[in-house]
Amino acid sequence: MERNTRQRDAIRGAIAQAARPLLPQEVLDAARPLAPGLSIATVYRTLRLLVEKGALHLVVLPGESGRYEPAWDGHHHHFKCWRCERVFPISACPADLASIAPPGFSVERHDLTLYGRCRECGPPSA
Amino acid sequence: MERNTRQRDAIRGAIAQAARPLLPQEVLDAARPLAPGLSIATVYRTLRLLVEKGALHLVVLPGESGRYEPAWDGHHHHFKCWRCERVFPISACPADLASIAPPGFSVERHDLTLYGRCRECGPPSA
DNA sequence: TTGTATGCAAAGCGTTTGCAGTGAT
DNA sequence: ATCACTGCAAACGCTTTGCATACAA
Repeated sequence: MERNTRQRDAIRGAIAQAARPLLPQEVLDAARPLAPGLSIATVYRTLRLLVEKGALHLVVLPGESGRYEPAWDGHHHHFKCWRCERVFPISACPADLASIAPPGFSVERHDLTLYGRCRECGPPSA
Repeated sequence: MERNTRQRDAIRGAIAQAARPLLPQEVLDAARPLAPGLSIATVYRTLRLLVEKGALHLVVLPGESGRYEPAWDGHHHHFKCWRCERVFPISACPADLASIAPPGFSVERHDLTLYGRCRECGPPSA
């Protein structure tokens, strides 16, 4: 059975309060004040546990380490702004993705990331 | 100045003849028959060189090592089979991706990866 | 001849794991 | 009193790098 510890509370809290997906090291930095002595090993173990439990969602952008965010948002995609580097959630989802796979291929899941300029950063330097 | 070697020919050839993006280790396995003694270090050095030259494209999936494919294939997406772990190119591309971004967001590029079962591996535990 | 490219082995780096001690139940 | 959780450090897998040699130019 699963136990409640100071370390896990700190890790959950750090991610819940973050405004963006966090890297393991960032989770450690944010959680340590609440759990002195917290080790990176425990962070990794806990992150994996929470992802398996479905409490966290793993977000990975090409060429970067995985980041962790609360799973409360359900299925969504991400938009990364090239200027401000922020990552935004996109709730919409293309409907016919399965149809672009070759015949005989069964599609069960998909990852989609859009890149461009967010509203605040405006259109690309015309 | 850049030199032509047996090792580089073998590496270029292995990727050119592959029908899918290859992992560094797969490149090594495919190139070794043409370049006996080829080392993984040389594979990595050459792959990086070719990407910087623009001759190769780097394909990165969440949580996995980078794969390499010829750069002349043009825009396409990828399908990863959960059973055989291979990654296949998909030439088709959803047309209306830009429209799912929130108003004010300009979409310039996108990455899409489908996950499921390839034709050879058949449908999920039927 | 010149100096790039190579193979080998060691070093890096982020992540995982073995183990004995800690602490939640 | 259990036994899951933890910290530490070692192990791990992938990638990079240092160095002396090999070889394209």
